[in-house]
Amino acid sequence: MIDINKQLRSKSYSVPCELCSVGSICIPMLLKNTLHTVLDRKQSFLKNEVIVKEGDPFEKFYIIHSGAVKTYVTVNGVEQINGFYLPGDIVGFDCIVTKKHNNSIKALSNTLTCELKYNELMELIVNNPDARETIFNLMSQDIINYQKLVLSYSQKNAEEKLAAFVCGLYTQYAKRGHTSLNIKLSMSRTDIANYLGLTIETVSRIFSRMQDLNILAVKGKYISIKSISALFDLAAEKN
Amino acid sequence: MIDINKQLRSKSYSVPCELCSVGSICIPMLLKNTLHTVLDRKQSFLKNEVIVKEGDPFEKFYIIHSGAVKTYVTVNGVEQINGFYLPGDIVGFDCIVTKKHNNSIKALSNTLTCELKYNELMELIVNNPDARETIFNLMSQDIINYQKLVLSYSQKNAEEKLAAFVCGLYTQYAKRGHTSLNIKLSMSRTDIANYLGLTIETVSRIFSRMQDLNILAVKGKYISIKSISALFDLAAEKN
DNA sequence: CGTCTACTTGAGTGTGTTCAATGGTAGTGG
DNA sequence: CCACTACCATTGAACACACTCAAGTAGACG
Repeated sequence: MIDINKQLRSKSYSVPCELCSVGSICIPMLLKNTLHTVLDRKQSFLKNEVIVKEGDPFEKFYIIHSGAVKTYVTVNGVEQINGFYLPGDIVGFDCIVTKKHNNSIKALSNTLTCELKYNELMELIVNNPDARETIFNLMSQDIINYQKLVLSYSQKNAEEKLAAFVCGLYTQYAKRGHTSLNIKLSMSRTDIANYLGLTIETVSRIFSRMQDLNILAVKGKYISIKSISALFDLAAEKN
Repeated sequence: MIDINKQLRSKSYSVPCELCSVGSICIPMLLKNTLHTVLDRKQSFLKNEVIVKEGDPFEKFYIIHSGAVKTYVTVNGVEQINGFYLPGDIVGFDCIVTKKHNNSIKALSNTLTCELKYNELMELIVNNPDARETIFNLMSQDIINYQKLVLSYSQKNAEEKLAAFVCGLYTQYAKRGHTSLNIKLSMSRTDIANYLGLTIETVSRIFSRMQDLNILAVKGKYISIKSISALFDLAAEKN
């Protein structure tokens, strides 16, 4: 039996509404008091809880308020991680066309989500140009992020991939207002390796090497960026 | 001086309107005779012609009618290919949020495009639920394709990547009604290698190996699939 | 027919993997 | 509080796949 109170005690970053992905549609709508039909605020999930199973019918977009989730597919019983989502991120644009979830979603830590009901949202955007523009922009940005990720995968070696991964985490938190050089990894080394297409040993070795080079200090799930410029240099594309 | 007539002589697949990505909005609109404000039909480009330069202002989506294009970014003078687009494909959803082109677009062979004006399209979808749904579905599908590509990159070895690439070409043509096992590669080995994150030598060697295994017959730009099932097996995710 | 470019093939090297052993840490129960 | 267990992470040694460098071949075009 899991002790819910104990699990929820661990603190994690949360994103204020102004810095959330859907902020620009969420806040004005909220003021007009019409969003309650569209948005379920602050649903909570425990660490390791499966929020959505691959194949489930698609009903809502999930916006991460605090905590973190991973999305993954299972092929021949093996998990293949598609992405990590941090506070302010929104999950589910791939589901519009399929009407079902293409990936499972699992909480990496205790997580609060705000959930946008798809059908109600689609009705909303008919008469709301701001909401419509926001959704198009979010989807378009999603596509850009994937394009960059594909390039990242196809052009980078292991060290560059991992550096880019850490830079991405830093940038993601920075965008949402947390500019600390100390980052807590919500995911395991196994998850990172899986996501980056490396082995856990390689991830471990590269973290050690970066520590030797005084770029990072690594202690379990906690990493501290010692030289942000060197880290970004490592992550950059090959010339 | 390029001999236009000669260049245009080479034949290539074209997609009938019913099988085009935007068919469901294009055809009915065309019947109601309102699409002429949105769609420029059959613009032609020569092989190697740059259709769009990275950074150009975003005005139109490009739908490939016949021929093929590649999209790429240039980093430190080096081209990094983002994707290949074949008849029926649509290019440009990443540009909605940036309002400019994030990638250059270049014709790989003589190419005809139908071009959808963005501003006019956005006005159209306000009052046209079918068009709106089509655009959302296309963008959502784009995201799914990128998700699969990312998995493909992170989980596959060189042989599996190339097999998946050829399967992708076959599937793409099949979806548009061309089920031939003979495929003409519009792109060079260099382009394929760049796109898959491999070297040209590795691509060449793997094509040779697949030929030895009687999976493909390779002759320059022409490949003939000898065993579609073996090819799909090779392309499959690792177990 | 010669030139230029694209592709293929070979030999040696290196990065990241595999296999294996060890070291840490968190959770559980005495 | 400490011991025990289980899981996760680190490190080492040997191997393999893909890369680099280099030479040779085929095809396109003037």
